[in-house]
Amino acid sequence: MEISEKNQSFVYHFGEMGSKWGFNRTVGQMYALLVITDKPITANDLATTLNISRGNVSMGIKELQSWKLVQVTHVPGDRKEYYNAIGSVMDMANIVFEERRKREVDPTLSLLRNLLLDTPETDSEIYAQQRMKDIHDLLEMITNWAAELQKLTPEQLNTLMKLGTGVTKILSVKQALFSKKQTE
Amino acid sequence: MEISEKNQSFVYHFGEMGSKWGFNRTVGQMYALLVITDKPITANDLATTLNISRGNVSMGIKELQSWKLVQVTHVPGDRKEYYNAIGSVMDMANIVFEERRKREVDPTLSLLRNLLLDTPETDSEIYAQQRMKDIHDLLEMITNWAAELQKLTPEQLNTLMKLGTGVTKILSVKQALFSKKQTE
DNA sequence: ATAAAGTTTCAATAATTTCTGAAAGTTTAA
DNA sequence: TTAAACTTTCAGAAATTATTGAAACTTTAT
Repeated sequence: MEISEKNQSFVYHFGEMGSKWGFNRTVGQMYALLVITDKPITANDLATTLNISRGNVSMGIKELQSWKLVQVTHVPGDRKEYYNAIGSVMDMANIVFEERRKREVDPTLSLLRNLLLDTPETDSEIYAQQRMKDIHDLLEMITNWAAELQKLTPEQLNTLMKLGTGVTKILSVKQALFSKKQTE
Repeated sequence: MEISEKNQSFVYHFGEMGSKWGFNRTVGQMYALLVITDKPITANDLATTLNISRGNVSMGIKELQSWKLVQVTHVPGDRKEYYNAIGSVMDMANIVFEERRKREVDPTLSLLRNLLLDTPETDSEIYAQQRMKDIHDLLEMITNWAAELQKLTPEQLNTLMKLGTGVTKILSVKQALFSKKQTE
């Protein structure tokens, strides 16, 4: 499978960034290639195009499937499996956020919840527990809010994002509503 | 320096998670210990408490300083350097977000901006560029929005977060206000 | 000046993660 | 059934990343 120079650099960049985003170089490259290619691609094609072993592709696909980022399709009369990236870019972002939350935040939240059950004794224990509570509360707030955002329709989300500095205005609207209710 | 069992498990957990959050195990442990400890700690104390080499501590501190997460302080009459975690948990979160944006998002945005300058020729180039544009636009939106959020005061942020699904209601109010303005 | 008390650097080593490729496994068609 | 066409697995090799510890460096006090 031929690949243009521009696509090449996109794919390689995703390979490099991939590791920062939670998967390894070749998984990043595979995903990038699947995203920018219209048609589904066979495992062999991925291997030869990216110059990686067939076994590596197999494992990478498994990983991408566990992230629910890639799908298998079949071409009638062809026994090979074809792969393609699932959904819109927004869908991808949601999946990546959620997956990373599960891997990076949830375990910490659960540990912190446990540690916070005990009553601290000494001064230093009190201090430590307070810091843990701060972290716990912040992580919980972020988690909850992310869940809220994911519930919004793309249009609502778009409106919200486009508000920009308008966020402050929303808040004042909220204030206004609130104080109106108070007085009526 | 003695460390309680609970603190121990917090510190080790941060070590494990550290790598998911962008720094290595020992840097994660060092930071965790600094966060939950009231008093500043010497490099030697970090090394012995965490059972890691003095050299490793030196490099870790350097890393944490580059993240602007720790600070050196001095104790009068003592030549050793003491280290402590900077700021509130909210400050930390802001710093980590910003630092990760710089490392994980900015390079991609800049590459995508470049790739989008060229005009695509073939059908497959058009498709590929459209996907790149989708990703670019999303990353830019997220980046801008994150910057907006960082501008809010802790109180405003808190109000916004607590709104939860209420955001949708506020949005519709905003819509109403907006169309009212349109007609008046 | 110099030595004591500290910190940093970095080459060598250890630990971890990724990748390969051959062998084992699966599915389909005849 | 059997064999062809494909996929998966996994032990070992390669690549990468983290860690040590001894030597070099810096600062301060005398």
